[in-house]
Amino acid sequence: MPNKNDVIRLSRYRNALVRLRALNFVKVFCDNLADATGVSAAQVRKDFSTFDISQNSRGGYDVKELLKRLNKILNKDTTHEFIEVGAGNLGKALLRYPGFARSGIKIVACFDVDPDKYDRQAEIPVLPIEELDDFVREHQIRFGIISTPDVAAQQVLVRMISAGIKGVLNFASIYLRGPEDCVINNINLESEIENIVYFVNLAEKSK
Amino acid sequence: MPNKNDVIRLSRYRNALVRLRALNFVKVFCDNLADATGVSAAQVRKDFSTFDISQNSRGGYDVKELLKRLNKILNKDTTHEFIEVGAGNLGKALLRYPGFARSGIKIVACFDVDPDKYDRQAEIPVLPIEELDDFVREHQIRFGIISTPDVAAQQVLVRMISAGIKGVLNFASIYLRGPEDCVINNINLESEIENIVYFVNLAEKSK
DNA sequence: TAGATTGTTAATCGATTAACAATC
DNA sequence: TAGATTGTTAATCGATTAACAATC
Repeated sequence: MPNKNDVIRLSRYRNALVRLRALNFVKVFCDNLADATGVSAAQVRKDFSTFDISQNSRGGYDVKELLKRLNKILNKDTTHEFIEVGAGNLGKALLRYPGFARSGIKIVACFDVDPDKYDRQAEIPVLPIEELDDFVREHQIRFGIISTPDVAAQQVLVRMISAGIKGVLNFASIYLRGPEDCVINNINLESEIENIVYFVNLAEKSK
Repeated sequence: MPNKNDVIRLSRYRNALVRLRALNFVKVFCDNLADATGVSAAQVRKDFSTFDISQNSRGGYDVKELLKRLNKILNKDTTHEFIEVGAGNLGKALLRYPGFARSGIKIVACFDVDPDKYDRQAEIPVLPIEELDDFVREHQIRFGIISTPDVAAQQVLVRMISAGIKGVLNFASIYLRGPEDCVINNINLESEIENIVYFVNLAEKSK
């Protein structure tokens, strides 16, 4: 029932709550969350309604309780294991990205085609792509990150899916789609840049 | 009139066309673009209509002509200069990200608070954050990338905007907003991950 | 010409907002 | 109790799709 945007907003509420908790907030109202996240108060209430989040009809929400609830819904209570394919600049940076650990995810291995990149001793080992299938099956990995060049992305996806991966975060500038039962989120940095440039230029032209 | 999603789809059509051209396609039909990008053919026609793209009412589009048109609309004909703030792992990886050059953007300088990161001799120099304002004004930079830790993001944004920057790509896990005349695109990797985990778990539960 | 595809308008669908009764 | 905020339903708004006349 909830769609991608609903869950994205839930993430944002959670994020705001973490910061509010750090400021010692005990109670929080719909209006507070709306202000903090840039959505309308009606939207906040609607979202809580669709996720069956309610407290006592008045007097706002207890910050800690609400956070617990959101953490539960967003599966933040357990750690999720990911693999990554593509140990280039971006790929290596992502291996060390602190936000992932914070998000409760752990990248357990990286794969690449380039023998120069292999490193079995590293904390997060870099292995030959041929080992992906066995590794994924053996460790029952369900999530993957694609940080390869564009040309390789499609075939990497196919490989991941056939090995049993169900959720993919794709950084290649190609819009990837998969079967029904597979979740693919595409992050296209080139598109985002083009988008910014477009609207800034538009604003300047119309002056 | 066109909104963010319209322009994002335009980017995708462009991307698909680049690949089709590489395959020596001369003509392309709405249906081809629809298949290649995962949108409906009606959507493709609607989008072309809103951007006043038309050719001859039948017989599809000339790939090269259409590409030219999209490049023009998306401002791919000129190079755009960016600055970046935050020379951590992600920041450094982005400096070397080949997709940016391909997108016609050039990061001309990076800024950080950490003196250990300064490097004036590098191809893309890393400078003290205090020099941001003068640099932006002097070089008339309009675009910026934020790749700092979350806690710094908000104040970096304020600084960028007061220096005259109009478009920002934000990688911190905080949803940033700015004034009316400023375009901010937030890329929240944590949210994306949470999103994938949510939907994969949901699918597994409902089995 | 007949057939096929476009460009655009109208119809549908879904998401956001407004409103208000229920509640503490 | 009176006042204020929630939770939910109905109204509005916008985006996507369907349909079809225009066109080559």
